[in-house]
Amino acid sequence: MQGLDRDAQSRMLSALTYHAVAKHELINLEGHPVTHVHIVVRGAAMAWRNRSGNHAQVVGFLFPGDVLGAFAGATQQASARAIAPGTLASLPADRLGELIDQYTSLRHALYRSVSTEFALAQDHLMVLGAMSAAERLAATLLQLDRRQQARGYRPEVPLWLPMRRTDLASYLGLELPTLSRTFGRLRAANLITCKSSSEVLLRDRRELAELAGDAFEETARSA
Amino acid sequence: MQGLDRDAQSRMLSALTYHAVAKHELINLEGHPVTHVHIVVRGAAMAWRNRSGNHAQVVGFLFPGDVLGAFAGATQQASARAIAPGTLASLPADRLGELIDQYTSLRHALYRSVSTEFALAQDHLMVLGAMSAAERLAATLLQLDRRQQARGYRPEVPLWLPMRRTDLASYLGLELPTLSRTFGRLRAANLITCKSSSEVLLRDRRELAELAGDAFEETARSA
DNA sequence: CGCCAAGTTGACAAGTCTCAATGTAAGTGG
DNA sequence: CCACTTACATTGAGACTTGTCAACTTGGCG
Repeated sequence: MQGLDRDAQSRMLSALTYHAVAKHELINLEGHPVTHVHIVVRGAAMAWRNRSGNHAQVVGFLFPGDVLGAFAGATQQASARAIAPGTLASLPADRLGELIDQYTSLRHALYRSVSTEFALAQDHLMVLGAMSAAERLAATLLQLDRRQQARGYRPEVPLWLPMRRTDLASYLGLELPTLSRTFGRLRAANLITCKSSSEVLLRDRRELAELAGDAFEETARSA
Repeated sequence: MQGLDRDAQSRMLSALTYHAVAKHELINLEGHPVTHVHIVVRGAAMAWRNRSGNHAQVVGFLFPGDVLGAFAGATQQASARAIAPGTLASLPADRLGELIDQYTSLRHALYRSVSTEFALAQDHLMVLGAMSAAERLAATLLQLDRRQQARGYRPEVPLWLPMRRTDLASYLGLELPTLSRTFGRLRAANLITCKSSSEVLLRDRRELAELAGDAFEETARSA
């Protein structure tokens, strides 16, 4: 989090506890009370919500720097689990509340984080509401790529997709076979190259963006 | 907004300016700087985002009590316009910032409002990501109905749908003819009665909820 | 090396979209 | 106040994307 003054930052850092999470380890459970707020430090996580029956809908992926449960209210809005081995920094929810009331700068930093997350959710509403399979995949690959670069990776580095295809499919509102075929089509069109199922090279961002309908052309946002 | 102490409330009320909006009047324009935060007092509004071309995706409907642009960041995330004649209460964004820094109770009230809005967006992600046309309509009618009752209307009062069918279709990620047919099916199944295109009576909420997959039954769930 | 989970590919059915015509309510001017 | 005009909603027929079910292939991990 940028923009914190020295005092707020040190107070927050001293309140954080770090711990490792294993690849499929559960972090949050939907409906349970929010005891801690987590920040992904290393690795990656996914958030999902359950529907009656055994249906689940993936609502987001989290990478280093992303905050989990910052504005869930009293109970968890979604379940979450690690999709790669990693590290979390955790903060008791009530402790965060105190710090927020105390430090304006922390409040503003958190506000920016919330705004960004909300913008992501709205972007995703557009993906799910008005796009074909190929458009959804292209738009989402670009979105994840942009976030990866925002974390300091160079454009040449292949995009890291730690989630299973099933989960990516759910996130895109598609069935697994459809997603698989769509990957195949993008590969055939030479827009991407799959080094492995979790590493994809974006060969032509321009054309991907065009395919995605330029929906997020410069959603890169100042935050 | 509930939970405000007397002082914060009076300070906020004195900073509000009220003004009327006509039926299709534009309130916000996507990408423009956020100068004011608006609260719907009377009437209704919708929020949408543009994609390249002339495609637009409706991302939400707002009714009395709902807040517009409270956490948009520096620029508007979405455009908004009135879908019924009404009244807005407006507050300069920087003035809101001052009040927030000053009053803990206002901060908490706004935090609740943001949490609620985010929960709505995530509910809608489930609608768009994993539901058939009938499920989408049933779930959304129930959602709007619940919000209407939360505004103090009795269950016998027909559900008010001030938006055009086109906009509701966009919100549901469907095309207009599909939505129309789906309305027809729910009508044929005696789940709803359309008094007019903007007034719908929910005849069997139980069965509608079942059709919707109980997605939002009580938001409280057992593990 | 072999097993099991994960991903790919194929054939077919189903739901939704598209295009187009018809019907209906709302707004406007004579 | 009525006829006209426009905007909005419903309905119909056919094409196409996606979902479904199933077989098959790949790859990670013991």
